[in-house]
Amino acid sequence: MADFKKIADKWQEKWERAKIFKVTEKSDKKKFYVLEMFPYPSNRLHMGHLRNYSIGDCYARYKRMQGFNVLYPMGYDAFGLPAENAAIKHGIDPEKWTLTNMDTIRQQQKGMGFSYDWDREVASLHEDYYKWNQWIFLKFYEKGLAYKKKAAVNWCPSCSTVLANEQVVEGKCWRCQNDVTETFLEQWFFRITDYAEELLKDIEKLEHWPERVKTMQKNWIGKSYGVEIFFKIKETGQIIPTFTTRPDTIYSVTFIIIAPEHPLVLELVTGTKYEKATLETVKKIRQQTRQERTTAEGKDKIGCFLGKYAINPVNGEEVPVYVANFVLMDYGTGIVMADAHDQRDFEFAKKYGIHLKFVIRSENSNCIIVHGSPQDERTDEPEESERHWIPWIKNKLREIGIPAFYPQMPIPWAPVYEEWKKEFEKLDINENSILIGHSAGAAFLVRWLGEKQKKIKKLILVAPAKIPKNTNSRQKDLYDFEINKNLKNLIQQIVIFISNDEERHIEAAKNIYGKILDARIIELKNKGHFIFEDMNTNEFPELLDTVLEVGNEAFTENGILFDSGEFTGLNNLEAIEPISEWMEKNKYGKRTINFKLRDWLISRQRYWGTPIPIVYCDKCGILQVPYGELPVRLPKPEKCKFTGKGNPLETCNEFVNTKCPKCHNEAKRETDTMDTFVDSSWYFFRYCSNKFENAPFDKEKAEYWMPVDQYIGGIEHAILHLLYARFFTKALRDLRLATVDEPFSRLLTQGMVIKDGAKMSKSLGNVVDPEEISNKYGPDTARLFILFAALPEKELDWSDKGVNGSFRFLNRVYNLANENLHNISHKRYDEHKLNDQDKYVLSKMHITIKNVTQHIENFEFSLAIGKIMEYADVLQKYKEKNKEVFTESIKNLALMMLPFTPHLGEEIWHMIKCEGFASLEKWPSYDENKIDKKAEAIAELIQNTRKDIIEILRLGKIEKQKKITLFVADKWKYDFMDKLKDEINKSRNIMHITKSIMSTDLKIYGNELTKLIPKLVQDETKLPQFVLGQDAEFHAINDASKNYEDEFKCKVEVTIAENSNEAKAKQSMPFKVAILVE
RNA sequence: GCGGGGGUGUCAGAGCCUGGUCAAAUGAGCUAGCUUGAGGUGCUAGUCCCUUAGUGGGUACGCGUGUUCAAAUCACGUCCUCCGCACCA
Repeated sequence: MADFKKIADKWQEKWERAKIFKVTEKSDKKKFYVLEMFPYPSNRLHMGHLRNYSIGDCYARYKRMQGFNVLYPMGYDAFGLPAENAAIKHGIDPEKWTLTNMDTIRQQQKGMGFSYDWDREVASLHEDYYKWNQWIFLKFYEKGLAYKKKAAVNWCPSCSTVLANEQVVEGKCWRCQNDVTETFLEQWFFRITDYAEELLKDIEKLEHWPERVKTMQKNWIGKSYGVEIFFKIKETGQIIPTFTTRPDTIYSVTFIIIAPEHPLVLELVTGTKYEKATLETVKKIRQQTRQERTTAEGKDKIGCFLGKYAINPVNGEEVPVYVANFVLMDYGTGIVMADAHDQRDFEFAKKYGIHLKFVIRSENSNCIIVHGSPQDERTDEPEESERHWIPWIKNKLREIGIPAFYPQMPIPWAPVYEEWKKEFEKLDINENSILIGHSAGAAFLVRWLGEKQKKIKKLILVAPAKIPKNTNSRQKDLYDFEINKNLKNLIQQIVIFISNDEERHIEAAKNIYGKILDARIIELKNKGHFIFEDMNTNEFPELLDTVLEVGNEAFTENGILFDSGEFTGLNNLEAIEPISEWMEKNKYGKRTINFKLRDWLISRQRYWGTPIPIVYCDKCGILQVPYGELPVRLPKPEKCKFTGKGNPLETCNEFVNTKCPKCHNEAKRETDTMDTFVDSSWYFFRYCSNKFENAPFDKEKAEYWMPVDQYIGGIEHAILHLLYARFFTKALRDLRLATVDEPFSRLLTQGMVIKDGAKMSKSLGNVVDPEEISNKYGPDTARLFILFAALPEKELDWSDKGVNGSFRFLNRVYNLANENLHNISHKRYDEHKLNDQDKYVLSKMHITIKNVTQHIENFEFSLAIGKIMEYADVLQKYKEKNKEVFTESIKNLALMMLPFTPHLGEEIWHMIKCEGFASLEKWPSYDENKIDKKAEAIAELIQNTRKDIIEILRLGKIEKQKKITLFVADKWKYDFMDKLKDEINKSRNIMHITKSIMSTDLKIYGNELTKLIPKLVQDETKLPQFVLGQDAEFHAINDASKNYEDEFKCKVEVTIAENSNEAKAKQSMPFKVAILVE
């Protein structure tokens, strides 16, 4: 067995000595920039890193071999909390801690054989790097892109520093997962919002970015179009702007809500009787964690009335003003108009008893009211009496725009279901229909809906009738039917109204309808059977509420506007534009665009980061540190106190106390350091000229290398690093430093490495150390497995068995080369001396190169490796090798494997006496013409025949065979196959085909043909892909017979079926020789 | 709720865009034979079900329906599932 570790060491050393991966801009080749997200140097390399770099190195090596001038650098994101925490805990110097880790990781990376240009290494902790952070900060400051403001900010108590919005994930700190609280602090920000529009728009340019990353960024930027509507406070005359994206609901507004942080809140209540309650409520809200306040699950909506009213500009209505926790100060104007078409507003209104008003209904909604059977001899229709609830609700519905129908049923006195049914059929009942039935009408509706299985929106039963079983009356015929239980699945909502004073109906409503239909039951007082003489009032408003869904949920669907002034009757979505326009025209409001994106808070109250180059002077105010004095160096840790509380820099007088650059009096330095995401926002520029001294980077070199052609990293940075880096690139462009708009043209987000179904973590004890694997099997095995086990974007399930499989494959390939050193010849093979097998091997080689190239191009490494494995298998089975063909084949195998397993690739290259470094060789090219279908068909035939023999021996339990006879099919069968293939292309009609074939010489085999044709036409898979012909098959099988003799240790004879009397011979078919074992 | 993905053989995981060559790549697992001192390594074969001297047939790519001569692949519906965002007005 080969010592892969030793081989790896050997080649790594050679590569390093020859500096073969060093690149410069001086090249005729086209540039290609491959980059992996640089690591935070904590302790050691883990599997996630290994995967990241294996993917990148594979691609970089491939591109290099393809003839590109590949920039492939590595560096370290070396500032950050873990180092500082180590300082606090163990009193270690963060710098030493970090540098040690960097050394370890660099060693491990080198040990894996990654082809970085190490001369370009950058690390953010070096002052020649962070100096440029400061330099860029000052440039930003001068342009107004960096500014200081007092704001409510995210505070992580456990990291004891503030965080940017992007670094708060579900209310928790992205690094330590502890709850984030809110504080008011004066902090430094980058004005990323200036670029919101461009950051959003340019997502379109990111053609080769994963869709989900783009969506995440879009969501995060959160652009929305809306209208600021000006409400006026009735009592004070103040104008308050409210932001909405739904101006179509303006006529639904019944209250206004202000964010608790809004200064207006205090202004409105101070000195009034509402002051105390308001202050208490606001205090309560402020005690809530951000998580509690901003998650949908925290259903508790808290707020209170401020005692003031606002005037709706469009209709002059006065609506109450509230404060509530769910309204956010930093989105829109911090004030919202609230209505019945928003779930949150709705819930709030329900809780605080605020009046609601609907203005949108479903597009094709309608309401049908079915009356009951009037009592006794009564003939007057309820329609005649305005006192009755039926005409009342009908008119009410029409008033608010819901078409209502009140069909007259035949013979109301003695209803017959069959007759009523006919009437029901005539009605326009759809999925948005609301059906109201009273008494017998209710019963018949239920019966009918059950029969028809019709889907409707809502069914309201008013005092539904159903006669108990033992009643023996005329009514039994009317009401005795089975209630279809499936109705509850078809109908969105079923409500039953009953009265407390009509006992016989209570039973029917509750125990029969209510239970079977799983309906909501509303019990009213003293309404009798809901016929007018029983009712104290002429109507019951609860019914209208139920129809309109008040009391259940907000109506958030789209539909038709009603009660909306001149916009009544329009579709609400289509009305948004005209309403906005109308509002602007009448100065009710103005159209605005809002973003969710907030400015990037970059201040950190920690030691281990880039000091912000600002000085505070009592006289001169806030001043920049002059460029000439950069960098502002971090003081040595000994000079600071690391207590775990507060910013250690504040405890370093030497650092804090300085002179004002303007008046030279005593002044103090800013002690906040920068978010480490600042470091990583431009490091990819620094790689282009990592030692440049006059600017963050050499503009010309950056122009040559940028943008990064292929970036690879974890999905977790979808909206952190990747958004910041895009912002920086644009800002640097506007500073005329960079010339690109976007930093990364192509992005690959790798999946996680998991084991036993869970993310690798110390606490679960399922961590596999890459170095251990490398020590045991060599780095190539680790790399191969990690690329082979899953597609790069998917998660990778670590399996020790799988690793072993990869290791075995590498051994097989190594042995293949090692055992065939005598079969190496670098001469060009003679085209004319190739046998079928040689041609097959070459064909396989070309097709493999083609497939592997395509797969690598698509980042389908596992598939590429699969193809290589197949190919290696073919080479292994290559007997009686043509030395030249074999040499070329294995040479290309070595080259194709090189991006995946570079050490083995080099080793084989060297073993087979090839010159120079394989790493610098040209990627193999393929010739489509050399893909030889015939050679492949022959190889397949030989292989199939062999398997068939094995199968026969097994099934026949033959242990000692004396002789095997192979019959190649009769010539006419080949002719037939050819002809059939032609015919099938023309037509699939069996009659036609048969007729056509029977008209040829083949007709003498008619008997057999009539059996074969239908079978072969119906199942094309039985047809050989490629008809070789009798001669070719005979020669192929005859050549192979020697191998069969060796393998089966008996005589093997090959005959043509025509020349034999054996019955078996007849069974032979093209591509299927008949086999007789004796 | 909004947005993005998935559901394939014992398992992992391709195929689906561009329907047939798909009982479905590749690896793992399992079974048998050979190799070996050895069941640890390596090699060869088999591995959905029934049947058979290499054959033939059936079932299968979440479920249902449809389009088609033909569907894992296309359409519609449905169920389940993973991920991201989310009281953003």
